[in-house]
Amino acid sequence: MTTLDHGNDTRSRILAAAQKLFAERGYAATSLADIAGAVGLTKTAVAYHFHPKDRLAAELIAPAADDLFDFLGATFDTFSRCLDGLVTFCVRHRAVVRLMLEDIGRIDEAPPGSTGEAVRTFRDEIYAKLVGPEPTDFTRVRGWAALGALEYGMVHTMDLPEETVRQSLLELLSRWA
Amino acid sequence: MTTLDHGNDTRSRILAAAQKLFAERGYAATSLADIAGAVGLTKTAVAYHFHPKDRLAAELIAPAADDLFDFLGATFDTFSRCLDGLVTFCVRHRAVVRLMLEDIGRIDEAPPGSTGEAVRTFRDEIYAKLVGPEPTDFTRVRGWAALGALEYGMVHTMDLPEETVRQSLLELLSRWA
DNA sequence: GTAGGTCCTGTACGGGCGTACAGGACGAGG
DNA sequence: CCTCGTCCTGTACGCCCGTACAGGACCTAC
Repeated sequence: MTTLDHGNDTRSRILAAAQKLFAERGYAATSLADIAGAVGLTKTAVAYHFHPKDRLAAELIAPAADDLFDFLGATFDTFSRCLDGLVTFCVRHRAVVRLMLEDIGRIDEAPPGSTGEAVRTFRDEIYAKLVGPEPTDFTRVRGWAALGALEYGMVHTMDLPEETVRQSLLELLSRWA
Repeated sequence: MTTLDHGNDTRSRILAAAQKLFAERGYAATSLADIAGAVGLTKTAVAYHFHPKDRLAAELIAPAADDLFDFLGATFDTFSRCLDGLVTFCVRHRAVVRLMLEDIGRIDEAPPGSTGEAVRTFRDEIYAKLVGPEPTDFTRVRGWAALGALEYGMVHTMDLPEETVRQSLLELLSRWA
């Protein structure tokens, strides 16, 4: 499920608006007032449902956490298989992938459980998985370039079908194996 | 010349510190106080030399502007030739490429001349050049992915030699032609 | 000596941010 | 009827941001 459960209750509407704005501008650049304005409420109302602000991001990321741990826990024998898993994971949760790739490291507090603590610097974990245990100069560049290609490729093609983006990115990145 | 003229005067030291911090955290996420602290001054001193804050980014970007217009003005017959020019341009100015790819669109005012006005949304111009006049779904994804690969590949490999990064990215992106 | 320019500090202001708190509207349950 | 919990508003607070302004230290030129 790539989009949110669009319930009509206020909580869901806030989540949907926040997901959209976070993907467009990033977490730090989106204020509670922005989100509130998009839903037609005051920022205090948003703060009432999600307090503190971190919980918004945490709740958005939560459904992706399980898939993330599956990916991080798995071992891949080749670079291309690792890419396959990564692309599938990212595309499935592309609406929040920017949150995880860029902004998550600066979120101060973790969600109630311990999940958030582990997710904290997970971009670097993904990177470490991409470059493997003994990185060379080339594989370092390749690892970061792959992450950048994923983020930009996702964020700026939200209007395209999920499967189209997935196949395109898989096709492109597989040429880097 | 990829790094700044490291003169010992205060202006140059501020510029060097700002360049480093902007590349690491981005323009908006770097305050005048951060820069001042890195140089050992007060934020008012920084504001004295560069006023308003935009001028800092403008002055950093200025030397790259000429190369940028050369690239934007040129016409390339193939995708791979376009990539070649783009990679060369980006690597040469990799210290400020993040400024131009991410933050420039949100800088409120332009530098005194008209250059800043033209540079404003130049990321989209580069993108338009990459995908050409009649983009397909695949070339759209490819264009954005290429930009993301460039930015991440540059920003996170600042410690590697310029030529190494250039050759690696060129090698990688040429496989997408 | 003194006037003027450069460079920098200290202080203060307005604005946006996330947050805290009191209170009102509303419906459900005793 | 009264109470309680839910949902939301209005107001206010402290923080950090970029900026404005007055003044001090220092060097140069006349």
